[in-house]
Amino acid sequence: MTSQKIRNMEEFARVSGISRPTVSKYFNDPTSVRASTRSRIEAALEKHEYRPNIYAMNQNRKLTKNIGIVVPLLSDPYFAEIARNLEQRCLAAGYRPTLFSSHGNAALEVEVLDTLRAMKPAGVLLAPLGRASDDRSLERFCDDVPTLIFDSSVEEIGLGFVGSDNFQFTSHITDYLCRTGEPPSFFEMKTPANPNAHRRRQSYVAAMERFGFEPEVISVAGEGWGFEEIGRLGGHEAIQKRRFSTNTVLCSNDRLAIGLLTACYEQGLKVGREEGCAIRVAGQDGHPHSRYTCPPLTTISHNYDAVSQTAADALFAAIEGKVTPWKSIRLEGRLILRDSA
Amino acid sequence: MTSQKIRNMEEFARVSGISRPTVSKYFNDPTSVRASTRSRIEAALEKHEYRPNIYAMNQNRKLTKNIGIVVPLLSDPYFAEIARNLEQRCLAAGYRPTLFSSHGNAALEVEVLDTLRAMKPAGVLLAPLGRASDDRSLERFCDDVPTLIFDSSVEEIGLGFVGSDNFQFTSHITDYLCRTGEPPSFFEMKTPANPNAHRRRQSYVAAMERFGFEPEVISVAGEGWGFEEIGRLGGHEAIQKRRFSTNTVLCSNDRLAIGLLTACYEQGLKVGREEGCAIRVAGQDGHPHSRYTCPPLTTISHNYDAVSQTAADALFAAIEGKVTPWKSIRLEGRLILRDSA
DNA sequence: ATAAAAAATTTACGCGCGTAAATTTTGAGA
DNA sequence: TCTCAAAATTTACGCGCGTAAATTTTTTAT
Repeated sequence: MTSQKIRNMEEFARVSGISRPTVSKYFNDPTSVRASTRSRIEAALEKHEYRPNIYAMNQNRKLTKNIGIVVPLLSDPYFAEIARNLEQRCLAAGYRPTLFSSHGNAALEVEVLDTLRAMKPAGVLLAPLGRASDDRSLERFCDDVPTLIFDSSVEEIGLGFVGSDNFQFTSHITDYLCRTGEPPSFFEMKTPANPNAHRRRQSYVAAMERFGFEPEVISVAGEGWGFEEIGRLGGHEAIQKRRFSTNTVLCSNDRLAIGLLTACYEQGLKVGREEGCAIRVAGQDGHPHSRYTCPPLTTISHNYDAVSQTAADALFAAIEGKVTPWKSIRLEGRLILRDSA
Repeated sequence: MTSQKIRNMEEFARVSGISRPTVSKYFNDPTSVRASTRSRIEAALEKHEYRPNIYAMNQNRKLTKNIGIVVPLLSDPYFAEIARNLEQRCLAAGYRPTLFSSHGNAALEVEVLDTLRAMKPAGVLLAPLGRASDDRSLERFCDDVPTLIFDSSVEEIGLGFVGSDNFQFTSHITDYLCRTGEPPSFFEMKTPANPNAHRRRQSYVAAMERFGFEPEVISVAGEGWGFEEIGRLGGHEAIQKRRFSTNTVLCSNDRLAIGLLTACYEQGLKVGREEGCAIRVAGQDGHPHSRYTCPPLTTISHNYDAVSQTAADALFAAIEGKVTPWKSIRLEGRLILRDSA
């Protein structure tokens, strides 16, 4: 503040009484210079508020400090929440996160990857679109950039995979539903966006068979990422055609369940596990909104913190040179009992 | 694809048979070179897939093609949706948008602004946190970077303001409620996050007085951005203490309304405008989720497309040199009639 | 105290591109 | 065909910083 603006690192080095290469070292890693030097630089930093030019920095560095975070759909609060979580962890670890959304569009996902490649990021945390993804593009991208896949796995691509254990999810909540009432039907999309849905269906079928019940899968039509509307329309049809064979429905995910709740409301079906309720509805994901549906939605929740921490740590480790073989980590979910089931 | 990788613009210029300065001009603005030259460059681009180094580009340019988009809370689907909209428009106009969220935290907002400043963006679309914002920081930022404020206004800062007409919003929906049933109470946060809430309260009071009704404002406690929970807790209290003097409640925003709906459910109050309903609840914003509440929420919706288009166009115009005096544009909302009121 | 190791400095070069000035080429109209 | 403006080229420099190598200074260990 005291003197005029600092134009570049040369000038800043002069006013701080340190040579420019050492100042450069400091900005790349403050701990790489002697403590006394560090405090002198930081003192100068207080007085002159200089910040290195990020473009000049990244131009010559083989590896930037950038980390890309890519999710399929940022307007889905589930992804927004996990993206926020990841972003904070990157910041805390000294990286510069940049957020991208594929907006449910495969062409956009490829564009995002192209943009990302041009940024020469140190690493990328990528939640792929899933079924719609251009797998070849993903694969080539992972060859060029250290990439950790999360949420939805795509073969053995990138550094590894971190996500939730969908088998455990569905198995656990199916168990709960079977023990506390009529066995559930399974409500899902016919052409789900990502492979997690398949795992959940399989797990449902297996769990039902363990109990000696007949699995009943209701697959509703609908393309794209408007899950609530797909659930609502499919719910209307399923209710009218009496396709739920019991009074209990387990949805493949919470957004679908939210749509189904709306359909139930519109059909005059009272949802819940109390006396006088016509139907029990449960979801899966622990969607941020699930607490506020009417009735509040019983669901099995991702362990947001653990997933994002595991994913971020795995990427940081890889960036910092720890080579580990490709690995898939799947974390368990927690059952959240509410009034809907 | 035919030959080996192109390392820089020099090499690319050579293989395309054009001089490097001309190629450079092309990348800055394809229309600035002769059509025949352009097609020769683009032909070479097909065969060699070269992309200029963004860091080297931006280092020397006084103005980058970057545009920053800042919202207070990306996990709120309302902001996610408007951010997505703005992002697409920037892309379509040839800019490189980057998304930031303040995560409801004033310190983070300042950090975001700092990061943004280092990016030397051509312009910024900023939705401030509102009350919590460090106004001095915002002001200094607007002095340095062409910034258009949207959603929530902060004095006469930046290039201008684009948002919704909160007076019209509340006036319109209050009119509707008064004409179709008992006059509404107004349900709001005691210390709202942004100034829009104050305008809405004022507009409610004015509309009620026009009708000759006694305004009744219920201000509930609660800090932060967890509006649903604040609405739910405040709703419980208001219901128990019988603070709603009529059977109709207008909420300051949809997220608050969603929480109130949950409270009503939990209290056994049937919400709706039909026979046998105990209470009517309406929101404001046209939140993406409002269609799927139970009952679906009557609300007045932002004109998302128009707001984002107006905001983006205003920024682009300013970037391209059109100087206009500071201006505030407020767009009208559209009433969405659903079952809740 | 001295030797050895660690850290900082000096010097120097290059990254990939923007951009200005002077020159040459191109293309459209007369 | 000639004229002349527009476009492309040549040449040259600089942006702000990373980084390597050789040297000097400081710190740590003996």
